Amino acid sequence: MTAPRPDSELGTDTAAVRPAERTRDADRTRAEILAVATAEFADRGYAGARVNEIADKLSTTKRMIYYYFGGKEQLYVAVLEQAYGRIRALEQQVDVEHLEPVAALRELAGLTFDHHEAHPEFIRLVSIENIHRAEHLAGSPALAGLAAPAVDVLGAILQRGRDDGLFRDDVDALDVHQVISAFCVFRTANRHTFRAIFDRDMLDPATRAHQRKLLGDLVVAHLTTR
Amino acid sequence: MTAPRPDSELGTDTAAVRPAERTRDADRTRAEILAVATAEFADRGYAGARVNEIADKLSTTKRMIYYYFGGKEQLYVAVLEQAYGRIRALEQQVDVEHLEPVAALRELAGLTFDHHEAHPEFIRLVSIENIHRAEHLAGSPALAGLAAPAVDVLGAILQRGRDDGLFRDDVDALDVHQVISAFCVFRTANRHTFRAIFDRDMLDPATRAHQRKLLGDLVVAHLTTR
DNA sequence: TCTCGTATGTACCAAGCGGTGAGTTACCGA
DNA sequence: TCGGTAACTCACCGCTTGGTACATACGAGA
Repeated sequence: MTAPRPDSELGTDTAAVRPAERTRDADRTRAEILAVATAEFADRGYAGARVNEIADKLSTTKRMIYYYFGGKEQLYVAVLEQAYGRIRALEQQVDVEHLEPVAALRELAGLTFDHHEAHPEFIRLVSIENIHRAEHLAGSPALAGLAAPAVDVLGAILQRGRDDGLFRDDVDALDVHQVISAFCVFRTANRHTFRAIFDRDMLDPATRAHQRKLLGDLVVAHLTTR
Repeated sequence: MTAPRPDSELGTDTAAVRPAERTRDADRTRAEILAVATAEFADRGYAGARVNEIADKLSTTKRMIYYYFGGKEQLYVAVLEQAYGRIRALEQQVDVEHLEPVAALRELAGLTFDHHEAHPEFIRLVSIENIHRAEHLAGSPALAGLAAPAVDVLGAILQRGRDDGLFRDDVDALDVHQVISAFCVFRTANRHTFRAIFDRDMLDPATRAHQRKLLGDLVVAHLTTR
């Protein structure tokens, strides 16, 4: 995850008993910059993040950011691309095809729920990118039309459910995905204002099971009601 | 550009008791700064907004921003307070008590839907404030624990529905509000990334009626399913 | 009219910002 | 062994940023 090599030099930090074993490794440096930048952008937004601040948290220097990425904006795009890539890779591991339509639907919703809860940093990046009207995302050929695999899975489940006469047919897969996403994203993205106003922490572990069931009930009830 | 009408029930200090024809320039200047700052912060976020930029769009000068508000951060807090104040004032006008529980629920969801769609700027401010972990909102005594009136209305509807044996009883008002908010906020807050990835504009007027019905069906089906 | 405090405009600043010029070192293939 | 180049360091730059010192126009009450 983070840089494996703190490297002594100006030792403001602790430990680092390791002798100076500074090797040149482009991949490692690139990865370290991306990791630190991801944390920094997710934490403070694009405009709020500081290149100097990112550099200070690096074992290398600011110059390397420009050497590898060109500039702040390109670095941010690279962060976005990596984050989306990782999330999509995780989504592709979903396998609920062997379940009954209703059970599969509930399971998919639950997995999406878990998934979003496990990656708050990603949700923050998405929120930030929306503030900027997704201009960076739209400008990146790697990300523009990369739909989530989850929607295809959802489409298959819905089709089976309709074939069995269990599900209504005036709601498409993207509608359902939108509802699931909305619920899951909202919990993380709006956590702080919601808590400040309603005094409820939507991510409180104590109510997690209730919230997870709530989402499942919601989509199942909706699709099975005519 | 300049707001011709002071009309500020949200004024933090002013009496606002029918000023005689010629309002003091102070009120108008304050209001103008707030209006421009609201647009600018909503557009670019807190860190992305520039005091100089706001000043340039004013009929007065930057000096006045510091004279009336003290600094960028205090200006931002004032913007938040005004925005929340206005939204709550609108929410209090909701009246669905005369309807049957199911119809009332659907109507409230629909009104919230309309309401959020009509104030994208507010949604953006909320998103921005969440990026900053609601620290400004929590720090404002005027806003910290003031719940939306909509939740009380919802609570009354749910109670009536339960009394009539129509609604399930393991879902509370805040759960339902959370679901409704999630759906409505998501449409606006995540509009751009959702569109970039799934090629669906959730605010497309052509699908508005479908989306509105979707939300109504969702909450009604959920509450009426045992 | 003359005050005097409120409201406003002008000019300016130091710090911080993203970004770069130019030289230096470690690695690798020949 | 050795040269070429990728990887890296250091010092520096020009502009933008939020913020302010200071002068002053205005108008209501004496």
